[in-house]
Amino acid sequence: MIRVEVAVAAPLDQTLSYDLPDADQDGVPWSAGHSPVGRRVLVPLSGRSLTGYILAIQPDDEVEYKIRPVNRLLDRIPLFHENLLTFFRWAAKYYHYPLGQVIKAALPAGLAPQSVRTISLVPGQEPALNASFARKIPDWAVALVEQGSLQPTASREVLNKGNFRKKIAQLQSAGILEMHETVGKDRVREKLEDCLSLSPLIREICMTAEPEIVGFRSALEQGLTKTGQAFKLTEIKTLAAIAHLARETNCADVPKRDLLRHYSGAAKVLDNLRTLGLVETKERRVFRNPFGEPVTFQPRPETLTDEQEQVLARIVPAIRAGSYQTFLLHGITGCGKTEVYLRAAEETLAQGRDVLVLVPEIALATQLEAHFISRFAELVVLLHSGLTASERYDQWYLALTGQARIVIGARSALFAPLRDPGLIVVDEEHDGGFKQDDTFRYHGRDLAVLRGRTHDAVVLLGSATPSVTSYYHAQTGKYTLLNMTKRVGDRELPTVTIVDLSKKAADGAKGLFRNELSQALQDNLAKGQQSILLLNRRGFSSVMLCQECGTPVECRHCHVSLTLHKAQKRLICHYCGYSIGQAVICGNCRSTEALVPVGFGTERVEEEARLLLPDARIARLDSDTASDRKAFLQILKSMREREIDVLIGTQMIAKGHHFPHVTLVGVVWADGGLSMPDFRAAEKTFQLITQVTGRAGRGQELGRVIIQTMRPEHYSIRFAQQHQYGQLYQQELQARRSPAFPPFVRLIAFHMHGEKEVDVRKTAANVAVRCRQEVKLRGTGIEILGPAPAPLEKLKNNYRWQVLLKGADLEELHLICRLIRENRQELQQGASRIAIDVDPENMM
DNA sequence: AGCACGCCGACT
DNA sequence: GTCGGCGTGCTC
Repeated sequence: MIRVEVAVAAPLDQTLSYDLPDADQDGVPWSAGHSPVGRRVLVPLSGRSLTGYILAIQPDDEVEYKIRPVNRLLDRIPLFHENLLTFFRWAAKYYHYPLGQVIKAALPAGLAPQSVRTISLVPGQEPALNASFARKIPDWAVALVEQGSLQPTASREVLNKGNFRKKIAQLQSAGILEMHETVGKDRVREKLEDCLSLSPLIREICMTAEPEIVGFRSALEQGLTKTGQAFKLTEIKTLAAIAHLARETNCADVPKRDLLRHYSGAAKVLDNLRTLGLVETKERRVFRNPFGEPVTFQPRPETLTDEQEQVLARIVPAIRAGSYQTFLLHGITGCGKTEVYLRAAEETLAQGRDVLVLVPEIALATQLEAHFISRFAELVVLLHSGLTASERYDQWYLALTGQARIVIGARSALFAPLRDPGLIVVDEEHDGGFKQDDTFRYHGRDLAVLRGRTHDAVVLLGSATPSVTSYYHAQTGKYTLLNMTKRVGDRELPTVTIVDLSKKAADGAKGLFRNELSQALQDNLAKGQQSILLLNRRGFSSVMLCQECGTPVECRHCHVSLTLHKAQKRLICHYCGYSIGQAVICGNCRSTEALVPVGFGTERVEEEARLLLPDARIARLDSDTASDRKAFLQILKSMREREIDVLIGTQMIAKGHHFPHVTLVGVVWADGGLSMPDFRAAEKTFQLITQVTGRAGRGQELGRVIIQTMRPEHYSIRFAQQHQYGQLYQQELQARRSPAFPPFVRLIAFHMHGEKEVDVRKTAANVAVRCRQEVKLRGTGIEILGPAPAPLEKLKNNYRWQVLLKGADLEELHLICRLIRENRQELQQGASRIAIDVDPENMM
């Protein structure tokens, strides 16, 4: 037996020690070259079994507690290398999240089995069971008699919630009941598809033959006279279909699935064609975009633009040097950033190192994928949400074993088990999608930078609208700034018109569309071109707007809009708890006119669009209509295939999509986001408008953008209209100096949640008091805001409160987090919980 | 988290 | 006196 340090997949702050047999499953003893580190084990933990990860071999010292042996070794090869473990440990410490759960989140889903217990009745013991109850027989016992055993969930309920544990223990020792412990299996499945290719002879004929069936048939029959075969029409069509698909994807192997979808008649004749030697089959990995379509080939350009050359002249030496460096590549939409990524990847592979490419949302990354796969083929794996769990495992495994050298994926792909990443690309680095906001609250971009540091890799952050924080790091020397300012092919940016909603419409028009927008929509429809209408309106919050000047009421301390809480008749700041009564005077124009709550959403836009354009094909894309991924992808696909004239939606329609026939973009209410209780409101508004502006005029025709806004003078809207990132950055930096917000301070949020409001409120108060005590004691420059109720005060029956820490010194902030975490037992009131959010993005 | 253990009120 | 309902604290 050897002693090993194990992190279990449970919220424990410490790691645990277990005994492990001296050899693996096959009896091969552990040695320097054959280490158990990085493998999973099934371990006993307070009466159950769950997955743990071996972190290290420990000395066999005496300890005061009993060390138990592991139940089972789960893996035949390690799932992570030691350098990745260093990274896991760092991430756990930085985000104050248990190490075992960090590792669980970093590995593909379905690899953390744990035991479940089932209660079953010993045959023939029904009378004894019934007799054991003095009066009423409980439901579970009735079910047990009927079914013989209880499902795992039912068993657990009986044991934990129903407090029948003692009773069941008695029945068990009396031989009436049995308890079985079962452990789920990993979901592992190799995923290859049957592919078809034409024999060399047929392929040659296809090269010269006419595309029409008749010509093709005669060419085939002429070319194959030796076989003396007459062909059925189905066979000709099948061969033609394979040739067509092979040409379209620029890949000789055509997936059978795609062939059958293209021409279903092929199914009957494939076997015959194969025996004739005209078609070959083999199993092959197939790359698909999230739409389920094969990826189209993208050729490698012969020459680069001047800017691409200049940028690469900085990046390539850094890759060759093999030391850590982060570049921020600021390049406007359409400037050719992708080619820079590709050349950098080529260079990295040439150095014998691996490449990691992160995108905010893989559904939007089809172009990027297509380029990488066209150039690097089998070396690329994709980790995206369009894959099933086992497909994803399969892709991940190829990276683990070194067969794949390039990983493209969303947020969690940053944990991909590449042995030696030399380049980490984060595309659209500003995007909020990189921040995970549920249990393990990490930022994919920030962890990518960190992983780059642990591997001595080059990190390349790319964006047309960099986050203020990243740009600040580039300005202050933490990152190296690279600029690309010209579009490939000198295509012009769309013209942007601003319509002032704060003035009454000249024609007295009511409703959401002013005349400019209505007219443009009608004209565009008449021309047969597509339009996009954006309204990024999330429905939960109402804002108090001044009817005179359109200014929202803002918090005195936080530089964010106050939110109306109707029940309390007060306006409250969601950052610090500051509140004022409902009857206020506009801070901007001193108007005493009643301030009105404003609220409308995409549904109303759709309704009005249908009235305005009764003949148009209109679709809406927001979290209501895109309830699942399939629906989301379906609408995007219809849009790309021009089955929709007007697409209405929230921010999800703004990002990254390539719709070449969209020539008009209308922003229904651009300043909606400015009223959100969020210090990044202006930055996000600028990014959103810039992004959606980029949707117009991607084809031959020049695009046109109409922005309706109550605040036409606001800098985020003005600078977006003028395509002026630099100006926005300067202005935003100014705004964040006082009151201080990132990049001038770091933020850490404590989120308190629980079912009992009083408990949550008490816990929040305890946490705030404890923080203030500590800050006073240590005399540090940390500012504590709150406790305040979260903007979404009650969610899924959970009440939510928060406390926000601001400080320039990150170590001091971490110190307070550790203090709160160590003392959480006494701080937590009742069943309420404390979650820590380091570098919070979303204060909702 | 999930489980065991222990304390306290209700009912035989 | 026993049962079972719930809160507290530990898990190698």
